[in-house]
Amino acid sequence: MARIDIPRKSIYRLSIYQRCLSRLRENDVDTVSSEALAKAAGVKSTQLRKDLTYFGQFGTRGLGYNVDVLSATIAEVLGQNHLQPVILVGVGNLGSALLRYGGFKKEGFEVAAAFDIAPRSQAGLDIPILHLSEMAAFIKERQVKMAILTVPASSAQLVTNQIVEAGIQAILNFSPTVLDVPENVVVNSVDLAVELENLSYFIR
Amino acid sequence: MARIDIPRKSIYRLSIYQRCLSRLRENDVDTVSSEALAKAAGVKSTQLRKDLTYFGQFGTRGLGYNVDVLSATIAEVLGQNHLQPVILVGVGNLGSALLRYGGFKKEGFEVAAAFDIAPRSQAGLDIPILHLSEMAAFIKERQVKMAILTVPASSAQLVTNQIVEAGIQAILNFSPTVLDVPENVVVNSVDLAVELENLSYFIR
DNA sequence: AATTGTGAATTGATTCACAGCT
DNA sequence: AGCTGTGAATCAATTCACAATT
Repeated sequence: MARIDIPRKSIYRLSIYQRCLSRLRENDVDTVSSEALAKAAGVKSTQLRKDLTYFGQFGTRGLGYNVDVLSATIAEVLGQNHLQPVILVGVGNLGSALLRYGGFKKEGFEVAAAFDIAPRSQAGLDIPILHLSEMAAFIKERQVKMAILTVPASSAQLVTNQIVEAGIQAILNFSPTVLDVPENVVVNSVDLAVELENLSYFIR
Repeated sequence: MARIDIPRKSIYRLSIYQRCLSRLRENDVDTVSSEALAKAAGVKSTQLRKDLTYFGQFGTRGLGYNVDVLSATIAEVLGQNHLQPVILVGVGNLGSALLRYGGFKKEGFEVAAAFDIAPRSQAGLDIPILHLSEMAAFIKERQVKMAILTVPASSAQLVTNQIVEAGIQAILNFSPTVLDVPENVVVNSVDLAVELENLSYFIR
C-alpha cells in the first residue's frame, strides 16, 4: 500500500465520499451500497470500489458498506483523527474571508494563527493575527505543517521560502503564481481566475 | 480540432501559460522557447508543445515562440477577447471577498451583479447587490452565461436549478456539495476543505 | 545549432466483466 | 439474489525520440 502510488484523484474522491457519508450518518442510515454512495458523490460505482480497495476491504458482499465503519476508515486514511493545526499567511480580502469561513474547523483543521506584514485585528475573530516576523518561530514552536497562502503573487515565492524553511510541508496556495518548492513539500493551488477562464472556454 | 476532445487539463495549462506570457511582455521579452516558458509554468517543455499543437502551430523552429503572437492566440482560444459578464450568487464571507478580489477583472471578467436572499450593500463596492428574486430576469436580460456560486451547501442545488433554468451555462462552485446539472452545463468546483484534507494526507 | 512539431511508446486512470462472498 | 473486489481491457494523458525547419 505504498502511499506514493495511490492516484491523487482517488484521495480527492475519498474526501467527497466522506462528506456524503456524514450526511448519511446524520440521517441514521447505517448501510450503503457502492452504487448509492457513488451516485451521491457523482462517480461510477466501480470507481468508488476501486478507490476503496487501495486501502483495504471494508464492504460486505451482498450487502454493502457499514456507514460508520467506512467513515471511520476514511477519516483514518485522511488523517482526520488528530486535529491538524494550520496557519494562514496574508490577511487581505480573501485571507480574512477564509479566516471567517467555518468549513475548515468542521473538517478537522484548526487555524492556529494568521500572519501579515501589516496585522490588523479583525472584528469578531478569535484567531490571533500576528506580524510576519513572528511566523518562523510560531511554525517551529507549534510544529505546524500546513499553511494557507493568500498573499499577492509578488510576495508568494518569498513567503513560501520562509515557511518551507521553518518546517511547513503542505501549502494550499491561492496566489496566482507557480510556486517552486523542494520535492518533499506538497502544493495544491487554487487559482480563481484560471478556474473562470477554463469555464469560459466551454461556453460559446 | 473538435472542441470536445482536447483534454481539460490542457485548457487549464493554457491559462497558466498566458499568465507567464503576460509577465514576459511586461519585461519586453519578445521571444521565448518552449523550454523556458514550460519552466516558468512548472511543466515539461514537451507537454507545453503538445498542448499548443491542439490549436495550431505558432512557433519557429530553431528560435521559439513570439510572445505577442502566442499570447494573442491563447487569448483567442480562451475567449478572452470579449469581456465576459459573470454573476455571483451568495454574498456571505467568501462571496463578498471574491467581489472585492481584483483578479477576475484583470483576466477579462466583469462581475455584473451579485445576488443574495438578504442583500446588504457593501461599502466601497460598485457592484450592485440584488435580491435573488431579480436574478432570473437579470440573467436573461443581460444574457449572462457564467455564475460564481458561494451559497451554503444547503441551498446550492436549488440555486443551481434556478440559474440553469435562466440560461447559465457555466458555474464556478464554491459550495461543498456535488451539483447535479444538465450535460450542457459545465461546473468547476473549488472545495476548500477537500483541498486541505487532500494535503493533510500527504504530510507525515 | 537550436528548437519546434509529432508519431510511437509509455505510463496512468477508468471501466468492464465476472468470480467470489454473504 | 445481491453486491463487493479485482484482473483484464480500454481509454486518456504524458513523455520520448527524432525528423523537420529556420
